[in-house]
Amino acid sequence: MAHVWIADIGKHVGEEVTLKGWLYNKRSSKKLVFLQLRDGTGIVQCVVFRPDLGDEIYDICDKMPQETSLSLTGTVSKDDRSEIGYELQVKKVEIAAYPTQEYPITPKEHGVAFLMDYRHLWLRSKRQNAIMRVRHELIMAIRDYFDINGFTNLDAPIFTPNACEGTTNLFEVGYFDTKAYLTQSGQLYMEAGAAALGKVYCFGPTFRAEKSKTRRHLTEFWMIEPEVAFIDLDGDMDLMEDFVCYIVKRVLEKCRRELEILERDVTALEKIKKPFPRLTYDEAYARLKELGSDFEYGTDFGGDDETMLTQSFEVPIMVHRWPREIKAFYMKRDPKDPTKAMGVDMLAPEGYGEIIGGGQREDDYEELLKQIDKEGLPHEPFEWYLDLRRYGTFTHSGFGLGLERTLAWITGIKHVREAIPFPRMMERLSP
RNA sequence: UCCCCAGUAGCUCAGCGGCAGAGCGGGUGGCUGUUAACCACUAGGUCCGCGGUUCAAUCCCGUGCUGGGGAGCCA
Repeated sequence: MAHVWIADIGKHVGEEVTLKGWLYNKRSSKKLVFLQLRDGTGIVQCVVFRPDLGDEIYDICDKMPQETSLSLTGTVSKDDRSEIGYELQVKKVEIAAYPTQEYPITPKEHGVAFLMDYRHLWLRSKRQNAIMRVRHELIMAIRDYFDINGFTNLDAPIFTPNACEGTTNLFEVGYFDTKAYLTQSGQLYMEAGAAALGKVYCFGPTFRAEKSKTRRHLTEFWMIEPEVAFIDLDGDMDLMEDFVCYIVKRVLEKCRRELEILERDVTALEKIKKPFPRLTYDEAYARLKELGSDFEYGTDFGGDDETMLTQSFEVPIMVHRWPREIKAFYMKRDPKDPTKAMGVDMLAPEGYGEIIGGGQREDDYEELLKQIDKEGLPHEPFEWYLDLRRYGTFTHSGFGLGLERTLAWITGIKHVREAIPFPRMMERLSP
């Protein structure tokens, strides 16, 4: 009998098929057992009718523990009483393997710590399944966007000899008889890539040894970092705005069912259209003051400030031209106001905070060197980076988008730890 | 690193200075096509560790550990 995936069951109404999967839940009465079968592509109710299958099979089904792996052969029928519109009328039951112990995750509620300890099993649940599917679609959308727009994927190394923005937040690893660090950004390499290939992006894991215990932080997360030659800050903002609209639209088109499972308010996502408001840091500051924040000029926004600032908008906002002192050394100085850096942050609506950080890069050799010295960074590790300014320096800009924060926003989940299969956090290294 | 909160059955939690509780899950039985099904019965405990106060501590105090939320920092 042909093996059919539950996702495709609608194409086989009236046919006899075999489903293979795990027992998600069951209910029974004297004559019937309802087996909820899960195969990773969906869940379907399979009906075991005692008079047809006999007492022995009925008893096996009636006593079957959660997460037993099995094959069920039977006829697919259309049924409005089923959640997905179809059922399997079972004719044959084949147990592949019984659990050797009681499955720890029951259909009832559990605490976060418990579920995180069983992350490898938690991924089997409906909600986690839906999140991982949206993650997949988001990744596909990101790659498609850059592919359609003529970018070349150019991945950055994970072992790096030097810090991008200082070493305090880097994970140090042994590298033969010397030290290396796990990358916290591929950006500097992407700048080299932009000079080689014009439009490039990298997409990979990044590592930050920040001792942050908040809903927005992971020590290992995935970042998409495009870098483009010959675009300035305005061009950069055009790009990030267009990009974010595209990926949100794609998820809306392809993941309706998943968003429904996650009870995401899709009307909020449908409003994500260009243009996004662009505020200078000074304008954002004035606005925060109007709203009654005690925010101090010259500092970065706190979580509350971000929430306050984004509350009056239905789309992400872009805050640009930040005080130089709080931005990284590679950001270009604003020619019109030397106290500002040409950086931009995109803040997601609904309190999800910063999802993008980017900007125009310093392309003047002397200026860049000054900034490196100001930060007290050694010259030697940045010689190759300075070469980019020596050999035909060029206007260029880029940004980094945090995959998990973006996914948390799109799916409406409250914590980024559910936005990655196996999260790494300050207090968690396993499973 | 700092601030706040929590730790009691496999899970989620209630509780009280004096005999350890519920719901779910497990087991047994029943049951009407059930939708986190339902009903009955049943098993299940180092009340996080250590020290202190007390006639008596799961409860109060101190301390440690673990986890959660947040700050700073960031995507």
